[in-house]
Parts: sequence; structure tokens; C-alpha cells
Amino acid sequence: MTLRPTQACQHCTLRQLCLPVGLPQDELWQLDQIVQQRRPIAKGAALFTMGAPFDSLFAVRTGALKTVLISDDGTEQITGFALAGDLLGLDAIHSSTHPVSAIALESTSVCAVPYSHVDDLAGRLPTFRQHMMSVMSQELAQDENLHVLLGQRTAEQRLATFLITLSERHRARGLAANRFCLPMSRADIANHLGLTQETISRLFTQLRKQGVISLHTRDLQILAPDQLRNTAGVTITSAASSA
Amino acid sequence: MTLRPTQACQHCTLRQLCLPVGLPQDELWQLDQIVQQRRPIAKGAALFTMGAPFDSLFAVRTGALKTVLISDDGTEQITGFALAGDLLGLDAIHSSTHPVSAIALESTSVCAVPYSHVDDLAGRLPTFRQHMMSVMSQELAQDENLHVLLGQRTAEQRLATFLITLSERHRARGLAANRFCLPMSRADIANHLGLTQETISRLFTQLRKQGVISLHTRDLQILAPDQLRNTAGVTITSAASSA
DNA sequence: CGAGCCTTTGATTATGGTCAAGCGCTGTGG
DNA sequence: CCACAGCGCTTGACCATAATCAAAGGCTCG
Repeated sequence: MTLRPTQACQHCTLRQLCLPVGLPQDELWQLDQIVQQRRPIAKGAALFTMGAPFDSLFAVRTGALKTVLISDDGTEQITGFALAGDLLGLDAIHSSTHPVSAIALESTSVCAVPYSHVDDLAGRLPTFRQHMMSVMSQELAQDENLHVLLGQRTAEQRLATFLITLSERHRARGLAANRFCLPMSRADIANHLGLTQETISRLFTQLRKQGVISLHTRDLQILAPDQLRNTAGVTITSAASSA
Repeated sequence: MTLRPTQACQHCTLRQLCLPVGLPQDELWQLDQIVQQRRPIAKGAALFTMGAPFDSLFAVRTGALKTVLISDDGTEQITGFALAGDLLGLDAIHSSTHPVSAIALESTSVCAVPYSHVDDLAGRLPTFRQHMMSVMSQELAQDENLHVLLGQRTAEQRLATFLITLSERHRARGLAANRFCLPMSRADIANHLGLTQETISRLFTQLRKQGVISLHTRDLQILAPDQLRNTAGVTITSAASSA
């Protein structure tokens, strides 16, 4: 729990994406007061573990994580991938305990925001309160889209949709939408989409052969975005899902 | 949008389950001020429709609804079933538009809670604000469990888990946990679980033959709860999921 | 440079989907 | 009150998608 000197949200490149969204200047500094930066998490290490007591929300500053739910029969489910600007821990408020583990996919740094302070701010700053409600609401709507993906779509459609979603999330961060690095393994993608590693590998090969993507190890290029959208089958309503 | 005389949350049999949970007496009457009761929704009719503007949350008073997301290729996904005491509309806060339709499965009555008032109360009453955050957080955690169900479990496990979840929700309402009526069709169950009507029908037959349940039309009895839990494979962490 | 993990590819299988037909409630109108 | 229409449910036969099992190639990192 080593703390580093707090770095101002005001100067953060993620302020258009992260908690500060829409906050007026005079409220922003109040957020700055409560945000703590932590030392980086190594690849494979946990930011928090399933079952651990909840006391802070986390905002990803750099890097990427997966959130994993392990059932008592040992099966794992990756419930999502968090990229820079994403918020982690909202699912833990209810039970005061993290229902998932958050594992770094690469060296990752986060800001910690003690939840008691979040609640306090939510009471005092209407804009901030509304933003928190909005963020949680958005996640609920995204989960509904994920439900559609797992319930109604073929393996091919799931993977294509996943890639488009990732692409949109990069776009929302001002990064290249058609060329980026996959921070997660094929097995991780498979698990998240309710498929197997082998199926994902075969589908990648297929998309490569069709000239839709180029993929070397984890360096992805979307060569034919329209065709990818086409194989996804149906457009996703909200652009940048945290799936 | 015919309004009826407001009926007090204080005297509602659902106050231990619904929005009033944990509210001190002096805050409860403030909630009463903003809750409106509506005229019943007929079976098959919509409480709200996907794409419609959001302005109120709804609490189910009696009856049951399904929430349905329709993709632009026409495929439908039932994202959940709402029973008495459940809250609807939290997923609409972000976009100010309902991402799903809510369709009554039987004649259903609801309370409407204008969201502007909810936000106002959340600013003034810490207990209420914390409760709202907790409810949304709980739904996020439940969605993660649903993700596991759709991503990792067999058809048999999904149905068994679904029945157990329904049973627990009845128990939480003080109703019989081992005998109740299914308000939804086989096709609805199938759709929600990412399966087909035929598979659900076959599984029900199988469970009947095994003596685990008795099911006549929609009248369900769980004869062997332990065996049902066993076929579900893994215990669900949080008891009463709104799945 | 080598160990181990990640990825790819192939062969085979199984789970659940699709297509099809028939039964049985339920509710309505004669 | 009964007949019938229509929908919901069940069951069967067959099929397809993706899982499983297996093996080999290719990064990455110590």
C-alpha cells in the first residue's frame, strides 16, 4: 500500500474519460484531494483478490487488467478487461467485498479512491454524484449487451464484436482504433467470450485468411473494419463497452 | 400515466425488500412523497419500451415482468425477470433512454419514482444514497454471476441454477421457496439462459423423471432441493439474483 | 540456449440446435 | 356448455457448432 505523491486529475491525460468527466473546475480539485496513486502492479499480480474487503475504487492509469471470478469448483470466468481510464470495484460496494479478482495483464498503474470519500463527495457535489450513478448505469447496460453476445451470437460474431469493442475503446482514448496490441492471451479472450482457446485461434486464422485482420502474436491490425463489423452481425448500441 | 393516490411505503409489505430498505423512519416519509402508483399493466403490455425516454425508476408492487433487448436483426434477449419488490430502470440512467423494454408477464402493478427526485433525495439523505449505490452494485455483481452461468455452465446447470435463484427470490419475499408458479413461458426461460425452448422442455422432463421437481403447466414444486443444488453444480454466491 | 507457456492445427466427439409433428391447455364464440 | 382455434409445450430424428483430445511449432524470458 505504498502511496506516491498524489498527481492531479486536472493534468491527467485521462480526465475526459475517467472519474473527472464533466466535473467543474472547482469540484475537480476536491476529487484531487482524495485520489491516491499506488506503485505499479507487476504483470500477473493482483490489484485486489476475490473476497478481499472493499474500501477503494481504482482507476486504471496505464496498463490493463482482467477481472476474474473463480467458482468453488475452480472454473474461472473473466468478467471483463479494464484499460486506462476504466474504473474497478463498483461491483464490490454492495457486499463490501470484492466479488472478483483484478489481475494485471501487463505492468499497470492505478489511482486508488477511498470509497468513503467517494460517498462523501457524492453527497456534496451533485455533478459528481450524477456521474457516479451514470457510470454504474452504463455498466449495467453494457452487461445487457454482453448477455446478448453470450446468449444469441455465434463464436465468430462474439470474437468480431469483441475486437470492435476493443477498437472503439481505443478510439475513445484517442488512440489508433485500427492498430493496437492485445494485452490478453487467446485463452483469456476465449474464457471471457464463453469459448475455448482453440476456437479463438481458428477464428483468428480465418479472419487473417479473409484479409480482415492482421495479427502477429498480439499486435492486431484491423484491415477491413466494415467487413469485421459485418461478421459481428449486429452493431453494438453503446460504443465503448468495458467488456 | 394515470396516477393513483400514493400509498405509503411505510405500510407496504415489500418495504424490507424494496427501496425503503434500511431507511430510518424520518427519511422514509420523504421517499413516500415522491413515489407514485400507476394503474395495473395488463399481461403482455409494456411498462416502458426500449428507446423510450427515461424519467422514472419503477418498483414492482405485484406481478412480474421480463426485460427484453431487441437487436437490429430482430433477435430478442430477455435480460432478466422482475418480481415484486424489484427495481427497474437503473440501466437507463446513463443514456436517459431505456436500453430494454419491460413487458408484463401477468397483470402487474408498479410504483413510479421520478428519477430527478431520487437524485435529489440521494443528495440529502446519506442512507438513501448509499442504498442506491448498493443496489446498483449488487446488480453488477449479479450480472457477473450470470456471465459465469452463460459462459461456463451446461444447459442442465443453467436451468437448475435458474430455478434455485427463483426459489431464493421467493424465500427472500417470505413466500414458499419450494412451491411457486413460473410467471414466464418455457421459451422465455430458454431465451434468458441462452438455450432453446426444446432444450428447456427436455430438461424439465428429465428433472421430473428424476423426482427432483414436479411441474404441471407452470406450477412448480421443488421436491429435492439438495439434488437440484447438486445438478446446478456450484452454489451461487449471492442468494437472490434478479436474473 | 533451453524450459515452459502460448498458439496453432488436426481429428474426433458431444452438446445442444434445428426441423417436424403431435398433444394439451385455455379461452372464446356459437 | 361444448367445440374449436391457437398457442404453448413435449417429443423425436437428425444435424451443426464448438468442445475435447492430441501433437507440434514458436515466443519469451531466465
